[in-house]
Amino acid sequence: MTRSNKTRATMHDVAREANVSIASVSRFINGQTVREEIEPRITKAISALNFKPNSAGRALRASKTQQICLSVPDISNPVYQTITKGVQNILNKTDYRLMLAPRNLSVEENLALIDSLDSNYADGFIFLSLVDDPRIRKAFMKLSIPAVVIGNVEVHEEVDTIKVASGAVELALAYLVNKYGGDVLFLNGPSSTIPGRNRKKGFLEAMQSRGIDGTKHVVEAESFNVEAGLSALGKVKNISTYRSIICANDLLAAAALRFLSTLKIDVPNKIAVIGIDNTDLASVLSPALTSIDYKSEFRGELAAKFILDRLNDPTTAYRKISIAPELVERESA
Amino acid sequence: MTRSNKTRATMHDVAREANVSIASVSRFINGQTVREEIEPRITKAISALNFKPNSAGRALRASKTQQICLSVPDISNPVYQTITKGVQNILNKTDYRLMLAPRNLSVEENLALIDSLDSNYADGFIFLSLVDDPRIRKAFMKLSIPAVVIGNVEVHEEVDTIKVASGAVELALAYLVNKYGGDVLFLNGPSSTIPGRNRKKGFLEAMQSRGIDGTKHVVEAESFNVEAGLSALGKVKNISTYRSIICANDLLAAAALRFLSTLKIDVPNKIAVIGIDNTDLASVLSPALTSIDYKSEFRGELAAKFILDRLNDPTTAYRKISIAPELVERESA
DNA sequence: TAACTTACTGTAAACGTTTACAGTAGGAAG
DNA sequence: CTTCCTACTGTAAACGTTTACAGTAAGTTA
Repeated sequence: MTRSNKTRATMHDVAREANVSIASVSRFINGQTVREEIEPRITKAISALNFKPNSAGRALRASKTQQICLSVPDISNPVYQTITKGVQNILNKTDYRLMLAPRNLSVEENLALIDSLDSNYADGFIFLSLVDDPRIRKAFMKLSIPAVVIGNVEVHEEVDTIKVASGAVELALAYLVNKYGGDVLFLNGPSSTIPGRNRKKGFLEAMQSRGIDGTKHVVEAESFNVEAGLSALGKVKNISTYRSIICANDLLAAAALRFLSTLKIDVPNKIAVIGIDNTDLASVLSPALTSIDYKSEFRGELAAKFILDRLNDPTTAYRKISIAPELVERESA
Repeated sequence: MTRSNKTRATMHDVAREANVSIASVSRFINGQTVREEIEPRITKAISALNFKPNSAGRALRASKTQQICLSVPDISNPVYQTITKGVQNILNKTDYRLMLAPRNLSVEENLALIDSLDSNYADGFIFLSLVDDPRIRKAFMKLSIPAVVIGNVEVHEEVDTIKVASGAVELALAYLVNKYGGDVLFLNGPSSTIPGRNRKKGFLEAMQSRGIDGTKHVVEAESFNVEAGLSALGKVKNISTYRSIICANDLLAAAALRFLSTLKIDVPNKIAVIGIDNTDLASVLSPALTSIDYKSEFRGELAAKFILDRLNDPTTAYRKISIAPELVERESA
């Protein structure tokens, strides 16, 4: 023990203790071959001094932080929790750490977040945003680290993207119309958001193709959560004229189930309910929620893999993946 | 623009551009007063060069990473999501970033996590663990950064801790016995975990004090999730002899609701159900879940505040907080 | 033997900040 | 006028790594 008591050992200390140069210690730690004779000396010194390489020194010199930043617009939403889980699944197998970015619901929050990434605290960025804006696209374009986009936010082309193929609502509608006929209500989230906009479009087109004007079949909640869903449904005039409800995410579907349950309307026999996202929530609700699977955990895993691939080899061709949504049948429809 | 194209501007560049010393730039950025005349020169240079301070350089020199590490045993559990949200609420108001540690369910994962913190990638640590072990306590004691513990994991005394006062199960039991009598089933999670152990103890004692031997009223799920809950309930011989069920967390309560719903047993009129944690899930389920509020978002906020306080002033006295659980009445009981 | 190759080693210079220290200008006090 | 103080400034030395480079010893080839 050459070290004083309370301060941590550095590579210099290890080198001195093992009687080798600091370069050899560094090389050994980074998996390069060193003379067979000195290997045990280094390992011994490391454990004797309880040496752990300092992240900051490493990051500064190598300009690699070993951190991946994940932006989560709203951590209360189970779909983002599921994506986060997927990202973790992959990162935990590597020596990359996961940074959870601050909430980025608004355009301003998004801009601040993207801006902050210039401070080099992360090597890669997994970007999720509910909102779209030319300023976001512009800021994103100037990003100094590689990024992966999950979702339909519009950005430039030099980026890996993971989308869910359109047609999720069509999938739900086809199922419901076939089973229960055309009296379908669409409970949307705010159409000012990207998913709100897209899912509404999907619904209207799907109705259109069946010769129905869907516009009167849409009710919009102020937010993608239960409270907003309940309040939106409360404003629907005669809910019992509908035979089924498509909800723009699982939380809104949970709201629908609660709403119908308080009205003693049987699900699915009087009104069927179908959600979108197929988060953990779906199998927790009763009746268990039939939902369109957006494969969120998988998307998270894929995003993490993409970013790691690119960090390993920056010349990797940019990938634009589109996941096929899938209907998962449970009890509610 | 004195900089070449693709590499980021450093403080040196700003200093040169503004014709001041690098020390002045640093001081200005860190909010110290500088000569009035040079202030605009610096701001101008910063924006002209689009300068952003480099986190690694900063971290290395100041030995402060501006990062807080939060350990989340299992991100699928809504109670941890809620705690995470609380932590974020506070950190987002500061310039600290949130690191999400890898899953730490097992003892080994906990040890690896605590060990890794010696690499100085975080200034503070918010520790949550489902499991208890002398090795964890020992490793935790040697931690080189301040920590806050949420929960009942046993560690040394020089640490802020946030617990929920015991008596949660008693609270639930008192309510149920009073309303529905003593035929209460306790659906516990694994008693090998800290909450499993404590909640079981709480239940047995609460029953004891009413002169009932509770041991036959306990069924144990293999994990704190819906699937395990369903499977555990499936093994209960004659469920309909019970008038109410206390579930050791909200996920197990969701399992109970689903289980009873498939058996067409009315909740709460035939069997009442009560959960513990009062996560977002409680108000999403139908019937809405009566649950014991563990104030998780608040605990997360408190933990973040504690750690920030200590980073500001390391001499702060260690705080041992105990939150009073509270019954939140909804529909299921 | 010399010349070349192989496989490793150590020295020292970075990376981009913060900060101790010494210095200076200007005003106040005596 | 000198002395002292205040309020700021710039120089230069860290912080703990990684890595370019030059060096060396041993083995191979001719």
